[in-house]
Amino acid sequence: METKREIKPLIEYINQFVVMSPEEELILSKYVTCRNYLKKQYVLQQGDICTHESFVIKGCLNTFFVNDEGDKFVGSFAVENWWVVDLESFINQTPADFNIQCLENCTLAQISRQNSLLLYEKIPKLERVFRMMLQQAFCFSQRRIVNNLSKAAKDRYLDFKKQFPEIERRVPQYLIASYLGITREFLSKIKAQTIFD
Amino acid sequence: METKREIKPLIEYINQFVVMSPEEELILSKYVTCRNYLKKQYVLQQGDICTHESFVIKGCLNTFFVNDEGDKFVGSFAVENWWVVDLESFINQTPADFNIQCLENCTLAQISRQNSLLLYEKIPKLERVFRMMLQQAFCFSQRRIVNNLSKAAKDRYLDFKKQFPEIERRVPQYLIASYLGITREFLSKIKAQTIFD
DNA sequence: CGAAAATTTGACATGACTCAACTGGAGTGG
DNA sequence: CCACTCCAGTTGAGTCATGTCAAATTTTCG
Repeated sequence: METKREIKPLIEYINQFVVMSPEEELILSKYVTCRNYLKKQYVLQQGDICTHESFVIKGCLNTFFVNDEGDKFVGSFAVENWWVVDLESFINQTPADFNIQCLENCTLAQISRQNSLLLYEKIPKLERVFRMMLQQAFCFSQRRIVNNLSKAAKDRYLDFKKQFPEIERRVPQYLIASYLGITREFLSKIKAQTIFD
Repeated sequence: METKREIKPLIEYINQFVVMSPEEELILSKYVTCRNYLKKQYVLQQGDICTHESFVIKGCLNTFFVNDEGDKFVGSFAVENWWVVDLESFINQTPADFNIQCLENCTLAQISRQNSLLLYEKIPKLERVFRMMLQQAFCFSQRRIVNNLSKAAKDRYLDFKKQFPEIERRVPQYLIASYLGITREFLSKIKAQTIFD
C-alpha cells in the first residue's frame, strides 16, 4: 500500500518542520481522510462539536461568528496549505463558537480528534510539528491584535492587501471588511480613496 | 542535588499537562534560571532580541508596543503562572516588536532560546507541554480578536473585569484601557456610566 | 436574459478620540 | 509635617473616524 497521493501537500507541509520516514507517512495517511465540499457548504456550524481539524488541499474557506443580534464577524480565512478548525471546540469537544464555510469548492485533509490523539502517540514528532505550527499561528494572531489596536482602518486594509493579495482576489470584499473590523460600506469608501496609492 | 525549590510553581504548571519524573524535573531545573526584577524594570526592549521565555513565579508584567508616533499599545498582561515572551523574536532571534516591563517587583523563571532547544531534546514530552500551552494561548488570542471585532468598548471592559478581576486590581486603568483598545479618558467615562451595573 | 448578490454612493448619526482643565493621592525633600 | 511635584484618574466641549440606512449601480451566475 502506498501513501495516498491526494494528501501529498500535507506531507510536504509537515516536512517543513520535521523529516518523516516513508513508514510514518504511511501511518499518517491512514489516519487522515480527504473530503470534498461544495462552495457555500458548511464544514462546521456554530453550536456543533468540531470533530475534525482540516488542512486545505484545495479551495478557500472562512470562519465566522454570529452574535445574538445576528451580525456576522469573520474570524479567519484559509486557503491552500492552511489549517482551519475551531480549536477550542476541537480540543475540548464543546459546542463551537464559529462556523466554517467554503467560499469555493474545497478538498480538505481531515483528522478527527480521536485520530489526532492516536497520531501523537504513533508519530511523536508530530508533537513538534503542531507545536511549531501553533507558534506561528499565535504570532500571527498577536500581530493582528496589535494591528487592530494601533492602526486606522485604511492602513489595516492596505496591509491586508499587501500581505494577502491572493485572498483579496478570491474572497468578496464584504468578508474582508468584516475581517478587518469595518463595515462593507466603509471599506468601499476606503477603496475609492485608495485607488491612486 | 535537588530540584531548586524556587521553580516549584513551574514544575506544577507543567504537571498539569504531563507527568514528569524526578529526574526530568532535575534536568529541567538545570536549564531554568530564576531572576528578580524591580518594578518598572524592562525584561525586554523593543528592537532587542528576546533571549528568554519567562514564566512568572511572582509579580505582574505587561508587554507593549510603541508605534512611530510614540503611542503605546498594551499587547498583554502576565501574572503568576503565565508566560511572557515576544514569541516571534524568541523563535527567530530577530529584533523584538514588543517591550516587556514589570508592573511590580517580579520573580521570573527563564529559559534561554538555546536551553529551550536542548530541553526539547532531553525531555521530549515538553514538546507536548508547549504544544498544549500554545493551543490555549491561541484560543485565547482568537477570542480576544473576535471580542474586539464584535463588542462595544463598554462590553469589552465589563468582560475584562469579570474575566480578570485580579488584573483589574493590580494594574493602572490606563494600561487596561490600552489593552482594550480605547483611550484612558473614554474608559474613565465608561466606568462612570457603569458603577451601578 | 433576469434575478440575486455584491458593491458603490450619499446624507446623516454616533461612538470614541483629542485636548485642556481639574482633582486627588503618593512620594520626596526641606 | 508641610509644601511641592508628579502621576493617575476624571470631566467637559468640540471633533473625527467610522457606522447606519437607503437608494443606485454593477457583477455574478443560473
